[in-house]
Amino acid sequence: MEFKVSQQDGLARLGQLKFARGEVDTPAFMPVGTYGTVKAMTPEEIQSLGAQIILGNTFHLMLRPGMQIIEKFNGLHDYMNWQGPILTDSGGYQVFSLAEMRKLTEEGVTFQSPIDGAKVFLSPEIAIQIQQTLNSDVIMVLDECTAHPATHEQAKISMELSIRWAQRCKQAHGHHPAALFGIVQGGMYTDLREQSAKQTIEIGFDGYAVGGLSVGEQAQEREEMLDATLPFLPNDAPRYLMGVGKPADIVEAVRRGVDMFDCVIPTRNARTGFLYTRYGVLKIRNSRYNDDMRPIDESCECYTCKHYSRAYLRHLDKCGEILGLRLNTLHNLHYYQVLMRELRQAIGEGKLQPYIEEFYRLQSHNEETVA
RNA sequence: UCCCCGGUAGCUCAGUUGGUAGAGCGGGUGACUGUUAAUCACUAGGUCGGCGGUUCGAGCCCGUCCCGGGGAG
Repeated sequence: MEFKVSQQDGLARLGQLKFARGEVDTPAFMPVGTYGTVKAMTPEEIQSLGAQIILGNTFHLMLRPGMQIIEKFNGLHDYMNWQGPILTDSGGYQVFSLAEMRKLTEEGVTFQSPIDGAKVFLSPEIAIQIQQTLNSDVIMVLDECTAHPATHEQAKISMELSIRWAQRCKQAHGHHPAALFGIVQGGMYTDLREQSAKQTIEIGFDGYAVGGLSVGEQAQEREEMLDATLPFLPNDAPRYLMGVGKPADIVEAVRRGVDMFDCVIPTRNARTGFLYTRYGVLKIRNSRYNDDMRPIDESCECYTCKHYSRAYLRHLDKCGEILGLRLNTLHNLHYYQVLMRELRQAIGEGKLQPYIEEFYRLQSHNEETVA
């Protein structure tokens, strides 16, 4: 992997990642495909929306279908028919999200499988090996996504474990050609964030992620943590804010110099009828759209908005029809990709600040004015 | 005409020895941030078919009428 920053606007960067499988313009949003599928979308649709890289998940894919199967396909790309770059999460988020069903030790994590309850062990070495087998283009170190809230003591212990695991991941990765990203932790403590950033850089990675955010903290807290982390990260390596976020969260992080994002929000929220537009959010389940013949957003160019009314999308949602999930997901992912494209353009033109001001002005429309 | 079942929330139904009503679905609203999520949470709806009676107290017991569904003739 190569990374080049072509332009800066304040702290924000316009750049490009080059992989053997394709290029990724940054700042980039990566749709989440936990189980080797971006839910409800075909790879062709994902690509047509403008996404250049997607996510997969180590933990979930090791349980199902299991590595023997993926190995037969020489990795995830052929298996799922996505030929672009893939970034895989290590299972570190599951340490957080499946907290009730796992045990942490120095050696690794023992999960109780959410599928059949069987014990599943994940260590830094295993996480790397699995991601290599997945043939991932960007491999993430196994970390502990620190719970929120956490005391300084708890966050420190957790962060230090992540550092030791990061060293083991680096070691295990060897000279494998895939990119390996480290992950900064440290809870909501600026001193720990700084320490984690410095120690992660010392180990040395192809890119640096900020983890442990979007775990229930306030936006302001999150921004403080970014401010306490990003200045320590090298300028010539990509920075990836894991699991973020809502459109405004992304805008704020881009402003601060983040290059890569992933989040389930556009896909998951689409499936629960929560649609994003330039003019704010629209909840298609609301009865007010019962007979609304307009598209979600008149100015949106996505397939859904070009062909379907709010009334029909609400009907599909109410009936639990599969097409509703697809059309909603298509729209939300399109919105996210357009947002990223506009951010890149604004940075390229040195007009990020006015773009962001306009972004907030339009977003501040409430549901009344969207409608 | 007689006999037997039923009649409780918009729908389908629970309601213990009588102590002033619940569920699921549906409706409405809200949440979802490296996916255990086509998920979850909250909420609004009922003079318990009508009228009498017994009782301190009736959705539950008694009488009667009305409306469904079966059966007999």
